[in-house]
Amino acid sequence: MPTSTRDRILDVTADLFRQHGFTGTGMKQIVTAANAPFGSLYHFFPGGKEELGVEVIRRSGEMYFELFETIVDAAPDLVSGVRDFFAGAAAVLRETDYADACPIATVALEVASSSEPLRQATAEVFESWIIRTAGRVAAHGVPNEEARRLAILIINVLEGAFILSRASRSTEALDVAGDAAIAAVQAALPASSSPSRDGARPEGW
Amino acid sequence: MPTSTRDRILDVTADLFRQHGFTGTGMKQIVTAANAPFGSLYHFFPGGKEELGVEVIRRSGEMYFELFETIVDAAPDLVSGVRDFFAGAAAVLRETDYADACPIATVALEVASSSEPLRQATAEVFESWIIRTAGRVAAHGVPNEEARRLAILIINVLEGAFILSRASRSTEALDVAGDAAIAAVQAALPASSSPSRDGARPEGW
DNA sequence: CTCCGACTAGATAGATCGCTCTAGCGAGGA
DNA sequence: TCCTCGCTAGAGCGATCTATCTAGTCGGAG
Repeated sequence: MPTSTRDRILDVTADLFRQHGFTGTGMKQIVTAANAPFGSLYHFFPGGKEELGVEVIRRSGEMYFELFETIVDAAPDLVSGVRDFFAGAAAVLRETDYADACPIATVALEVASSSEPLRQATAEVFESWIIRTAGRVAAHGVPNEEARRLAILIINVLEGAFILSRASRSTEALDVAGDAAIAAVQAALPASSSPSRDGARPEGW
Repeated sequence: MPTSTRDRILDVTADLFRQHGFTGTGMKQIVTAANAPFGSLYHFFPGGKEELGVEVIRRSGEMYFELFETIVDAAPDLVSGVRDFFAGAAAVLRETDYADACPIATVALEVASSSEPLRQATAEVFESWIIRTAGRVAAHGVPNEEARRLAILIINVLEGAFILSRASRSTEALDVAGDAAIAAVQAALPASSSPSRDGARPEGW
């Protein structure tokens, strides 16, 4: 009993959604990959595919932000943390043959115009990422409004780079995004808070 | 006979792909929306859904870049052009109930790990956007390598903002992306080339 | 005129879709 | 012991999926 059937279903569904999206993932495919009986799926998620989707989105969103926090907290300062996070995302992308990028982006685009419950779940995840990231930035002395805009910008470049990188099977876009995110954070922080290793552009993007 | 059956099929498929993605769009749905007979679909695209997809991706990518060029060329300078483009994208998003964003992003994420021909088509469109945008930037005196990185950054923030904006049904992320793109272009341009209206941050992001 | 190829038209095959249903297993409580 | 109930197990339903197939329409070339 390493993991419960329910958790196994959620885990493999998250994987499948990330790579093939919501409509591209079948219920049969899920139970097969999770080694779970079909009946269990509808026992745990009586609302069907939509309920399962909402749960997976919330869970994946939470886990991904915790990964971000872990990496940032392990770094000596915020700028280094952001750098490490983008570098890690690029490494994962290469190691997984450009399959594992954002856990919810594919689903978010697919369902934005076709399922309100799913759309709302993705919106809540993004908003939570924004608020929590902005909070961390603000804790370094950046005014709230600017902190929020900075958080949005970081997520913007990350998500956009994931699209380009997966399509081109190259991390070039992610590298550019990382540099831009680092520069933006550096520029926003009060001078004292940023030890500023060399390498990143000090001004401009 | 305003448009040929083939063009009508391509047009409505582009619309459907943009909103519901590749797997989320059915062949029946396409012929119904295009008011075309089913047989015509396989007459014009014997390779089936995949061939149709490749054609739609190329065509949509080309048309979208032409839109970008039209807007930029109509503006007095590059910075204004970029500003107008992001503002236009935000307006379209609001007017279409957050349905019409990037014509290929949804498909790009869906097919990246499941169809090589489709993945390649999206990669070629993105690369063409990068090269042509970089060319325009370089024409203003920016070194080639920096111009390419700037082009990638602009596409990064645009695509990322489209995800967030469609999910949250708000253009906040797109506004942030626009400001960042403007600031990046302004910072990269030699001082002479940018008339620099006020409003955008002069340095930092 | 005839003939031919481009295109229209839609029925239908075969697989897969999400989902429902009934049956049974097996551990814990009465 | 027996019953209950959370969960397993998978057959199967109707709908829908992509794709194929045959038949028919229509305009232009010879």
